[in-house]
Amino acid sequence: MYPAINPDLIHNLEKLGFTENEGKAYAGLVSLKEATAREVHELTGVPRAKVYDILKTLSKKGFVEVRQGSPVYFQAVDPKHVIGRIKDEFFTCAIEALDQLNELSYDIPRFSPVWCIQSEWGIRNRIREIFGNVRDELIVFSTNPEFLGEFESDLKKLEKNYRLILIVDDLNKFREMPFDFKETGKEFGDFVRNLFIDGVQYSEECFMIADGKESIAVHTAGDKREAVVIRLPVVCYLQKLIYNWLVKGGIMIDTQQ
Amino acid sequence: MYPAINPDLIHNLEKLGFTENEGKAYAGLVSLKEATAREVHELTGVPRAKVYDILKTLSKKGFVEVRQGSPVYFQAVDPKHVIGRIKDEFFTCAIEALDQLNELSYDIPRFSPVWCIQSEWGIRNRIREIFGNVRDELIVFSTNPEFLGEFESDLKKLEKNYRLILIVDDLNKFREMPFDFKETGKEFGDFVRNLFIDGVQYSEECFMIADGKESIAVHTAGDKREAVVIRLPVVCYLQKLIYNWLVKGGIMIDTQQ
DNA sequence: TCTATTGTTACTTTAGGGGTAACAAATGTA
DNA sequence: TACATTTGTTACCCCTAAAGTAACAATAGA
Repeated sequence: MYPAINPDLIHNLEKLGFTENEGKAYAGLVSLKEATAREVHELTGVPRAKVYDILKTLSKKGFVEVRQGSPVYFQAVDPKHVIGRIKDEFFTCAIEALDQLNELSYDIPRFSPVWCIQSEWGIRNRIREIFGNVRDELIVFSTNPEFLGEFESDLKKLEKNYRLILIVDDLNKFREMPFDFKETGKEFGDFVRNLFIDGVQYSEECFMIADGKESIAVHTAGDKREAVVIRLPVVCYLQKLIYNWLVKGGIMIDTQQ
Repeated sequence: MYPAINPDLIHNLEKLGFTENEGKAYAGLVSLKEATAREVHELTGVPRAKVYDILKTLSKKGFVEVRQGSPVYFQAVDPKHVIGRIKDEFFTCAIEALDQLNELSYDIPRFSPVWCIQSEWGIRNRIREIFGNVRDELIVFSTNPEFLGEFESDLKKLEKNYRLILIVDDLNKFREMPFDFKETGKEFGDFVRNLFIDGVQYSEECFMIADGKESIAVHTAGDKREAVVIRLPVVCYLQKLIYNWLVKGGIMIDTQQ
């Protein structure tokens, strides 16, 4: 029926502040170059009765030009200018908001010793923040090459200036990556990738300790990924444990615990 | 009651895609550093029952971190990172939309001989477009120094490469501007600043002719500003008329028309 | 004169956001 | 232990913006 309009484009325009119909009408006008309300309606499927209002508001916003007459003709303003302006306005707004937020919080102290992060982006963000705070050494344990791979370049940079200890459950899985890995062995790997708690399977994907005081553990529970940030003495203890293991060539696991 | 939250900030956050309550909750968390749902509610005025859902969605978006426990504590992710990410996503989206729109229209031909532009931004945009198309000469008539002033730097640039003829209704009003103006005289000025059509007062603010083929006339009707773009033989005729006036030192106005 | 199109108006429906009340569970207190 | 408070959740309501529908007067064309 209405083959001409790319739904992805409409979706993008919506994110830029257009309503669905505004997006359709504007996109329709761009491809028609110059058209009546009816033509826009026929191309886009926007109800004819609505096209008039919609084009009027677009015209007030400066996205559409009007030629008076009977019938009235409409024309789209060059997308370069329209998108450019929207972008500028958004930018101004973002900068202003950031300033105002910064007035509220000069710095964000991390009071608390344990935190849970539930969004993918939040996890990555926090990991990079930890990378930025390393002053001496970073210990990384991982069972997931894809996940670790995302931080390859960050880790390469860290390696230059700090002590970087990388431990994996299975050297073979990580052979593509250009690091000097230590291995825990199969037994430990199977253990951390299948922790059942209350019938829910937890799979540890990654664990990091920075300078023996801050740690982050990333795991999947069900289909969701989650991370826990810990700043407690236990982190220091874990660090020691890892050193012992590195020296003795083995790690002790108390599966009773 | 809730003095702490700047309404401007909330407004900005809304433009960045937050809902009102999301904005309040996030801003509240930023100033509280670390807080329970109740504390956020008390600071921001967001209904307590809603705070839980709102903080949950913010957490899924990665704008807020959660410390499990009883009660649950929440913490805002650094505004720098949050706003930064929103900005990036918006940017990507804008670029994508622009590409998709450009696929629809490789160029926008200006078919039509008369166009009406109703938005402030649209008018300025079109005027600058006309400036960009000048190949030989531009004639500008203005009765409004403020409006013309907005284009001072554009005109200065044009003056270097093309013939620029500036005409005003009253030299005195424009004496601040660094151009060599011609004057029409009071009679003509009064005429164009007070055109009554069907009881509505039209006031001509600005009129431009580029290369004798394209013209734009900006006027205010009531409290709204409007522009008409014309590409008709009449434009050429007007151009001639102006030359005649420049030579003879006067202009004829047929107020009967 | 008749017909189709244009432009307008009034109405319905839907979804999302906001606000309120009420309640079970957990926690704290006399 | 009994009671009160707080926490977290659920079920509602209201309102608005946007989308869709139907009908009609004015205009233009045959």
